[in-house]
Amino acid sequence: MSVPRLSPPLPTADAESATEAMRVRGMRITAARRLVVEALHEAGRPVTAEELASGMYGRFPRTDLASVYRNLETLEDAGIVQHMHLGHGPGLYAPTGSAQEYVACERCGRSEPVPAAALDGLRAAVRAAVGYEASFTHFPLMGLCPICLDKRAARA
Amino acid sequence: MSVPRLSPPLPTADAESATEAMRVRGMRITAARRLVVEALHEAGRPVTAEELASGMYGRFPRTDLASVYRNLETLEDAGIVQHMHLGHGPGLYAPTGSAQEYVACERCGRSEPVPAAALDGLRAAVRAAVGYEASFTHFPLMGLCPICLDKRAARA
DNA sequence: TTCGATGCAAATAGTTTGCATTCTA
DNA sequence: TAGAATGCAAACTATTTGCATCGAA
Repeated sequence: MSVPRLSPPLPTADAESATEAMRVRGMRITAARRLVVEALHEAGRPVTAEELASGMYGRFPRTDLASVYRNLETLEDAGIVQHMHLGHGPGLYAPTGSAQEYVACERCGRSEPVPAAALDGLRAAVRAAVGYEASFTHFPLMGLCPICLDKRAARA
Repeated sequence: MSVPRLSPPLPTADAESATEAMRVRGMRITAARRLVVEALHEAGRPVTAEELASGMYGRFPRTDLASVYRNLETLEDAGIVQHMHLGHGPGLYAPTGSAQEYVACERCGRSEPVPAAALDGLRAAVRAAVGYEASFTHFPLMGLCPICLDKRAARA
């Protein structure tokens, strides 16, 4: 879970191009690494390190969780993988570029992807207000969801 | 670190009114609870459970960390205390109402308070775009700070 | 054949829980 | 004096690290 990424994001459309990207960077192609990149692409949704290690991606040998974490970090440093946090649980990993932006409700915990374009207006507002370039691919945009807002209104 | 708050936020201006709020709610006033509410008000900044327990707030007996956590949770449920996360470290606690909103840089980890009013425009944009009422008192608004933006521009 | 990657086990940080004892109301 | 809160110790979750061995290039 390295914080600063060493390489720029390197979106890979599929497991093969991710593997090719590893090769180009001189990284060794091992069973554990093939598991990580192939499973990540097959999952089609952000998954935990535990899920990757668990053997639920059948054709790969069960892999030690420590190796999965080490490879996720290496692949993230290489710009091939990205991680995010939705709520209090374990981190979630996805291939770079597949990562969406998310909003999450701080009361009920629900989270949902948002089209990036929907947030462009507010990104400009943040830029103007505090000089930051806001991004919600790593941590979600937090707030109260419409349902919890209704509940709060009903209570008032 | 209870996620849903059971009582509405109950801002308390000082340790005495926080103690009074506890009494009103039928909570027992114990040494550990006085430590938590008084130290939280005296600190004037968000502090960790560890700091509260450490005895750095001299006139209170050293208190077990588990009791501090239990009381922080109870007080948070009562709406008297609030916690937040800035970056990867331990949670930070503050009296309800003293909590500011924060922006934090996802690359360098820097974080800084922002006047709530500065974010009102973007709150409206979020409301319009996704129906959420955005809030940055629990998790900060994440993005790249101006310094890291410059670095990125220089590298390009 | 070499050095990077692996599995295993142990360590770590932050937080929570079980239980017998203490203390507030 | 009853029931809530405490201290202590142990458990827990997510993650990282040390080290001897293995395997990709």
